Amino acid sequence: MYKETVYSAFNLLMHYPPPSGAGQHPQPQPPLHKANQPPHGVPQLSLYEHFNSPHPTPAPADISQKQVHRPLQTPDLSGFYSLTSGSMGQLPHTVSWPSPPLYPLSPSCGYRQHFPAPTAAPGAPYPRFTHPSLMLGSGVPGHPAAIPHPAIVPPSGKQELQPFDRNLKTQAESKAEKEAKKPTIKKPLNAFMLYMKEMRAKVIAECTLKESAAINQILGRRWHALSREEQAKYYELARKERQLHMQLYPGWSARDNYGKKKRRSREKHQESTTGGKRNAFGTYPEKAAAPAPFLPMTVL
DNA sequence: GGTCCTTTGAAGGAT
DNA sequence: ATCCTTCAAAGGACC
Repeated sequence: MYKETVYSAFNLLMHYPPPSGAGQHPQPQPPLHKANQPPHGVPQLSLYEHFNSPHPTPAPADISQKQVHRPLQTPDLSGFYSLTSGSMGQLPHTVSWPSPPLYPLSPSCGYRQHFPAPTAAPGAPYPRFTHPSLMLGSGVPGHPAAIPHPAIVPPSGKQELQPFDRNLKTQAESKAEKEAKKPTIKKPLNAFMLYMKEMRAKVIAECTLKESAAINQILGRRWHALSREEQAKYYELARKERQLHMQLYPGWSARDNYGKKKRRSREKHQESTTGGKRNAFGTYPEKAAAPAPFLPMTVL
């Protein structure tokens, strides 16, 4: 019953036109995260500086090296790709727009009804950044709040216990244990992660969903529907997060956490994206022949 | 208890 | 320079 309901909602959604020209011929806009990465030798500009530059980054002249940036996930829809092109000496240029939903979504949570304006009670204040990681003062040594930076978590994610008898352990064991118990310094959150953190509760409330995978799909589409100015807010926050992270942990590398989270093999991942495994709704993605890739005329 | 799902972006290694 | 892989968050589902 539930499955039928959500599927009919899904079918309804699929007949909606995509948001703001997606699926037709979306205008290629340099993505903010790419636009914020100047080539080697070019002084690093903040996002705002970049926007305010009298000489904005030109669109690449050579886009012959277009490549599909992400695998097509739902084969019966076209027009939802992320294309990356680049050429020597120029900024990479990525065109991305929503990927098709894998999950059947309630119409009330579909992008058509909710984009671009979020629903809120009249007079309700715009949601504020409340996550501690967004309060850049926290975690700074000497800061009055003295709250540990959220990037630091014990390996177990729980409170650490004191060993009850140190004498029973050999030096090697102790060393290994010490290494294992070393608190993990997490990666700083990127712009989208910060956006998710802020908006997740709202989506959960609106859509009465709890499945993170489904929620993230909604958030992904809402992220694409945001204006550049709205996205810029999060890119700037993410930039400050990275800056603070670098100050707090100068020697830290993202590589430090590699292997700490066991990931599925590539083969397994491909199997899951081509219909071999259940999705978060407990259903199996439809297996179909891959459609002809959609390439927007504006970037051809 | 560990892994998967799902999203975007950042980073690092490989080519 | 470009491509590929991993990990950040989240919580239900599953083994």
